[in-house]
Amino acid sequence: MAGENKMYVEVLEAIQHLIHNDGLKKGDRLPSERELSDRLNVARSSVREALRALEVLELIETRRGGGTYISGVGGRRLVELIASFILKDEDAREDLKETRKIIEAEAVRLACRRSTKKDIEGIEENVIKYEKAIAAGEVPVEEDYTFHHLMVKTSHNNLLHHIWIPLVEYSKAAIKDSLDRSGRPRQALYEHREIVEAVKAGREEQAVNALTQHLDRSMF
Amino acid sequence: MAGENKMYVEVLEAIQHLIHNDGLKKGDRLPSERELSDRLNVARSSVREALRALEVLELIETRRGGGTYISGVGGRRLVELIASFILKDEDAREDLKETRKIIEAEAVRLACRRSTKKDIEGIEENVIKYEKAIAAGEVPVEEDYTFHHLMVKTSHNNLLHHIWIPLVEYSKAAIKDSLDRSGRPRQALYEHREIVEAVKAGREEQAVNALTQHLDRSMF
DNA sequence: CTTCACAATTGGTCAGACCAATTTTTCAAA
DNA sequence: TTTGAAAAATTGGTCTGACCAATTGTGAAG
Repeated sequence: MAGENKMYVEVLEAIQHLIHNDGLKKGDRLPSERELSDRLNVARSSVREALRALEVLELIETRRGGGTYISGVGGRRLVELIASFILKDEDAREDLKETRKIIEAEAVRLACRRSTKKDIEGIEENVIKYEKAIAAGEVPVEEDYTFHHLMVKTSHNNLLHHIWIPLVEYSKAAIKDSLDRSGRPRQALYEHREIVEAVKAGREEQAVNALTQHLDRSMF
Repeated sequence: MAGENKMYVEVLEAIQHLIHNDGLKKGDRLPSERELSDRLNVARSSVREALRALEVLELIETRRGGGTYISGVGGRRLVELIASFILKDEDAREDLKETRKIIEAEAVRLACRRSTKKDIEGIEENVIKYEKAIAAGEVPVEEDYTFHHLMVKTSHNNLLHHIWIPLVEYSKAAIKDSLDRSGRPRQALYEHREIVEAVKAGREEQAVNALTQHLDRSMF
């Protein structure tokens, strides 16, 4: 009926129309694959190709035996995939570090404005775990990651959060190397405390500066 | 062999490995669908689901009868899709605006440090086109987009650039609405000039502030 | 060497079959 | 009537094999 594009694109568009016309929203269920292929007069495989494309963007969620549902906005996998196709050369690595620093610094700035009591509690809990890990002679790799993760979450900007995750995944190895330097975990812990205090007090510039310097010392 | 995820995800990962291991780059050809399904011991339909997901992200390009090729990173259709799914969720929209502002502001900061003569020439050329469009009584939608695009490119951080693209593609409709307000294009042009001068002179704070305010006025 | 027809390759689509997880229905026991 | 477990129907996940359409490769004729 529609055009001469690839079928899965037709299906993609049909689904969009379906969503707009029927006013479907987050959490609502889409017609089954078989029903869609029936309604649109295309093979089920074509419908699936379209749905898979939407799934990889995290725009829909599928449950085996259950059905297909519209989900919130993703964006994570998006950046992740793109990054994996970009990140081959050294230049890209530099870009990655720089980009992470930007994202995280601004996340901390937002955190200063938006942190709730619960956020702060979670972060302070993390700091305590960090201390214990050091006291136990361990390298607090996981705690370190979690600290930064909580901080970005506290920005209460979900998109920013989703962009941040893949950026850091790639430098996780580097984080471990960094923490392996003797004395570094103690220093990092001190810097973490500094950041927490600044965020808690809402002192944006201080928090951002502390974080930026912290990352400069941690990365690479 | 690999895991218990959905097969198409396995294929997705396999392709990524393939790209990294064999050092494939833009323009190179991927193995045929049949060969991939053979090598990975999965049905061709599963391979296709993975390829379609990559295609919708414009990470690959397929030519009927020709083959499948790795392409540069794009993001047109991708964002149209996301946009159509995102419109309902106010929170996500706020996050998007905020995130775009962060990315672009920091990109401009970098641009202040790294702009080349060529960059500046391109941007100034764009400003002239902008003027002409206004003089001709047109709404300079395309020129406006290009201005911001050039600015982010001038950051010489490719990753940042590629993150920025989808964020803005989404709000293109909003850009048009904004420019439709009478008098707005002239004001925007003035602000653009202000930003260019600051970048040219390497005055970071001034450039960042000018851009931030410009976006605040533009995006509403 | 060039040209042109034919075969092989490759992506695009379809149909139908099973499996596995989930949901819905059915119906007998309490 | 209510409850609850078994059975049936639904739904996503995967595979096989077929055919079409566009492109690429090959080889013989000129």
